[in-house]
Amino acid sequence: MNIKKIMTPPVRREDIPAALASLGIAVTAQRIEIGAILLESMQHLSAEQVQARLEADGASASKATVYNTLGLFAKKGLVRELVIDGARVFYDSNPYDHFHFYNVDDGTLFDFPSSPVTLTNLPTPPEGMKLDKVDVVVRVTTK
Amino acid sequence: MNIKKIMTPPVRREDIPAALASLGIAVTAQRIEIGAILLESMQHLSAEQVQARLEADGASASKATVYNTLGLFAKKGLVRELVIDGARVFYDSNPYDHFHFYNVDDGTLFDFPSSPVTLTNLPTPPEGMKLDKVDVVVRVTTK
DNA sequence: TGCCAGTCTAGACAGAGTCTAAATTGACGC
DNA sequence: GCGTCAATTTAGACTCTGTCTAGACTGGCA
Repeated sequence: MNIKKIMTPPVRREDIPAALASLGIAVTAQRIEIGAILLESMQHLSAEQVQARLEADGASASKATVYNTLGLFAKKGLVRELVIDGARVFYDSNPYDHFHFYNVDDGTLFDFPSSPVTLTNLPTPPEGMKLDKVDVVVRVTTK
Repeated sequence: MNIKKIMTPPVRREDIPAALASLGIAVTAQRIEIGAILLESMQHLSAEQVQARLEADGASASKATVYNTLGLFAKKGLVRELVIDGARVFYDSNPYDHFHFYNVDDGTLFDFPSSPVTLTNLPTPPEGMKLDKVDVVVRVTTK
């Protein structure tokens, strides 16, 4: 398992500990559980959904642990935080650069198809700041 | 005052009632106050900031009225809702299409300079949905 | 003047996320 | 195996933004 190798979901459960370790994340039972849920496929899950999946899997973790773990995973680059609708944060396990559609009417969130969207003439960040990431969200409504 | 004419801040206080009426918004004392604050200049204000400005101006409105009014203004197109950081919603009185920088470290939000950013190859919305709006947020950190 | 729909209000309430202090875990040296 | 120590986890209180409810107020109109 290479350092910094991108983990592309689906990641098998037995590979989760190595995936965490390669990012400098201390391996614990709770982190393996949560990592396994997120990396099972490319998806967008809220903290609440992650906790519900834990219960469904017969595991569990306190609310604080779920939030701390998701925040840690995001900081380490395992998943990305998506702020879409103000009501909750989503965590995205798709490791590739991509943008999102958000259906305002029913709250569903899904990736752009793989068309080569490009942003041109993006201004450089102001003096003293450096680029962190670019979020593009296209809001759609049900016709 | 033309129907649907874009109100470009700064809008003088005495023009606020007409601006509201032209968008089909019933004119009330509270809506004039809140409209005057938002349209005084192109800016991004949270509900909390709007209420603080009301107090500072010697006016006031209940929390419910502030939220209802901002939601109504957004629905009618007078301002735009910006969901940036999950902690609160901002209301933007800049009526032109534009994108944002967000400083993750200190929470400041500011417009792109007027460079001609373009998004190309934007996929068309999935069948049965229609485009509402495109949000581009570039997150930056203090170097 | 009386009516009525629309608006405004205080305050209770809801839900996401954070904080705190104590308990648990597990790696490491002995 | 055993004690120690730092990191992690936990329950639950707490904060904050935003919503809801039920009643009061307002202003246009007959």
